[in-house]
Amino acid sequence: MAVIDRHASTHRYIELANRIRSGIVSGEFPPGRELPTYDEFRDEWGYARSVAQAALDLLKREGLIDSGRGRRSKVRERRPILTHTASFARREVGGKCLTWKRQCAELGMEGAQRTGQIREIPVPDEVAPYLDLEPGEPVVLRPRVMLADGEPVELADSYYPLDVARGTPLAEHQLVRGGPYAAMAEAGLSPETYEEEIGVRPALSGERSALNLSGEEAVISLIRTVYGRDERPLECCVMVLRADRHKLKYELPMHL
Amino acid sequence: MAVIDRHASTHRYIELANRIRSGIVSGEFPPGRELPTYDEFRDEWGYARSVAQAALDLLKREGLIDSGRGRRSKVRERRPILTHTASFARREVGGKCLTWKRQCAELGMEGAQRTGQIREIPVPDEVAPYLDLEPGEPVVLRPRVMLADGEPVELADSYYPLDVARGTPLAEHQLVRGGPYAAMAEAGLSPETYEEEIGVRPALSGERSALNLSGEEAVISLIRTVYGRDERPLECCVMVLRADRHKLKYELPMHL
DNA sequence: CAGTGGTCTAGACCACTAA
DNA sequence: TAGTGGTCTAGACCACTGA
Repeated sequence: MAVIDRHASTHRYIELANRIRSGIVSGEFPPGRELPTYDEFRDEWGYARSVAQAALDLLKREGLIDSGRGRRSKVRERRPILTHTASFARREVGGKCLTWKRQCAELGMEGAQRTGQIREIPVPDEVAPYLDLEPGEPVVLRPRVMLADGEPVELADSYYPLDVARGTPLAEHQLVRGGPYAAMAEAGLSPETYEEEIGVRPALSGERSALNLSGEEAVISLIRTVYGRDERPLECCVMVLRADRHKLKYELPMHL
Repeated sequence: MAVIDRHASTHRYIELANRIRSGIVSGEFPPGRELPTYDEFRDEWGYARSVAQAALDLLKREGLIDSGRGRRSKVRERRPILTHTASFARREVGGKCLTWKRQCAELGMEGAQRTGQIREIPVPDEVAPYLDLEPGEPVVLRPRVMLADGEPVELADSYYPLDVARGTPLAEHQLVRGGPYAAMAEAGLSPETYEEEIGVRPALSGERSALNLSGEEAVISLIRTVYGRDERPLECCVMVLRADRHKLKYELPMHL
């Protein structure tokens, strides 16, 4: 019966994760490099399968490696970190499509967005309070997936009250020329302020597949509400970001 | 040899986590309630130990339960979510001590902060760029732990360039009357803008103990840099927040 | 000191990938 | 079709808590 060294300075799975991690950051395991298999971890490194699994799980949550059934685990390509920026000094927050492409281009990546089916639905319970609506009232949904170099990194579902979107390109077209905020301004509903609310939680299973997550990585939940005159909510955009691919940055004045 | 039902609609550990989670949100397992032990999960529910472990790990990362060696796992007390707010409409971001106590009080909790040893150290590598310093230049460090109802929920290390802090209460006193920004203003270095940078990652082992985390929960890394005249950096505050206890909220104007 | 969770070993089946 | 990761079972030792 194998007896474990219970006096190890730390746990074996953490020790293994540390070994692999330093191999990755030192460049010994470059991006794209295949990691040892579970059998190799056992035969050559002496780690039981569940130990190696726990180590790899941790590294997956850190965004350093990628793995899945049937294929070998690999060191993740080191992609640039996308920065979601909001600055009081910026002219506009809108033009998401342009902004997204431009931001990706600045990082040397190709930005794209896939727009899903634009449709009217009853407002989801978690969105209703942001739009000052009763549960079940109809809204226009514009679901989108943001891609960087073809990889999905962000889900963005925009909800518009009917009286905001109806009869405008928002309710009709895949692409809104000039961005959604310009469209609202043209309809006489000019956005004045907005608010972003940020939370963190493990990815839900639907998000795992939509964002190509292989484990239980954390995601950033970012809810933006845009207000017009008299604090009237014009849009609620529910975003889900891969936490390991994103940073957020806010610039504000110290005083009004 | 036990044969598993490989045709289960989902994985057993996810199924178990779902069962427990719905018990928690439905109120069947109220906060403080002890969960079954691993033996009970096996004998009465039919789940192998590693399955129960995976399920509990997931719930721990969601912040729903709490567990540790030697004691039974419990449903976490549902504590209010702390909101880190930054609004262009606020008069000041400072007065952290007051703000913290006030914010906690509004949520019906008792806010407190423990200030660690204030000292001069060489600037850490990850902080240097924010303060426009060369690696190794000396800075004044004010380490703090923010407590809500006695529980640590946030680590906050403030770094000040020597010429900002020296000779002011910042370098000397545990408590800075009126908050750090008032102290700077008195020294003729009035803060004008600030920037907050947000990232998410698994907690490091030191943070796990400092924040009473029992698993590999994610933390929010929030770095605030405060600038004075001519974009001169006056302070860099590196915060680490329990992700499950915090929300962030930013309010901004749409146009300048 | 008994009970419990954290960790580890050994061995198994399955789903999926890639050759 | 072989190989690999994902998941699961069974059983063990240890560190720690609380009675």
